[in-house]
Amino acid sequence: MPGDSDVLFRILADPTRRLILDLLAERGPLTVGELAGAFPRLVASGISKHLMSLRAAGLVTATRHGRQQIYRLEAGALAAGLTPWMAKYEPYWSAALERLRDLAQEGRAKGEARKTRRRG
Amino acid sequence: MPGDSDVLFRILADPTRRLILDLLAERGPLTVGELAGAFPRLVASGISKHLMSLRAAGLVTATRHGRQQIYRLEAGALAAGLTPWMAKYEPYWSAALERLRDLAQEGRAKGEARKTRRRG
DNA sequence: TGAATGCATTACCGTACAGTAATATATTAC
DNA sequence: GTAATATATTACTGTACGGTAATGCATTCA
Repeated sequence: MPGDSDVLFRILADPTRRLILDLLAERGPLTVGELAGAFPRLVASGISKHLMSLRAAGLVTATRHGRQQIYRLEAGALAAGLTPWMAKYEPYWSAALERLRDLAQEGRAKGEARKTRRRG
Repeated sequence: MPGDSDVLFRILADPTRRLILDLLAERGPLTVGELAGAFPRLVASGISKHLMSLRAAGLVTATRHGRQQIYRLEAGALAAGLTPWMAKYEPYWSAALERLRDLAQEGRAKGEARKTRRRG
């Protein structure tokens, strides 16, 4: 298994794809059009292609609603894919993991204030 | 800040570089030659190039010892770079983080058995 | 001193891949 | 029915980047 998380890291390497995941994380499920709207400098079909690869990797799932497709973050898959890799370094950064909890607290507070989740 | 962790993820995208980090994590500091030895199918200068970019990203540091250069993992930088990104998803996977602790326990136990750390 | 070792640097090449444009397919509106 | 919308798919292109080979530069050994 010399390269188990290869796919995941290749996917995460692209800034556009990471931003797509971010958007789905903070705004909740979105349509392709809504996502494409967040990338004015990119053509819609490009976003669609990214969504395809994200879907293939299991990081997002889609459900049809009429003629639009609603994409939803699968954070579980993200975590599950990253965890084994992270585990190899955990001995070194257990301190940082605690910092993560704090950061997450902040982030959650901030997000709670806006309350922008849609289509919960 | 639309792409703060860009560099880090680009670095981590390459399997060879990830394996270099793995080796430094589990074996401790290593020379270029020792690292290159772990990649029989690659030419030494290629490894050197990877080490340069890892160094530029702050993920490893090097100290001269005679005519060889000893590379050491900077796990702090790795954690520090990854944490802000992870924090955005923490709300979704706090469960997985606990699994991480368990995995780390196993991993530590296994590593402890071999006790292969060098140049501590 | 010269030869050899260890690593870095440069130039070059091949390819994977992000982005675009054009076309296709399905769904809603008219 | 036709037109328009929303997404997917395909073919194409440019380029960034991993890999190699060759060269350079210290450092150690003879």
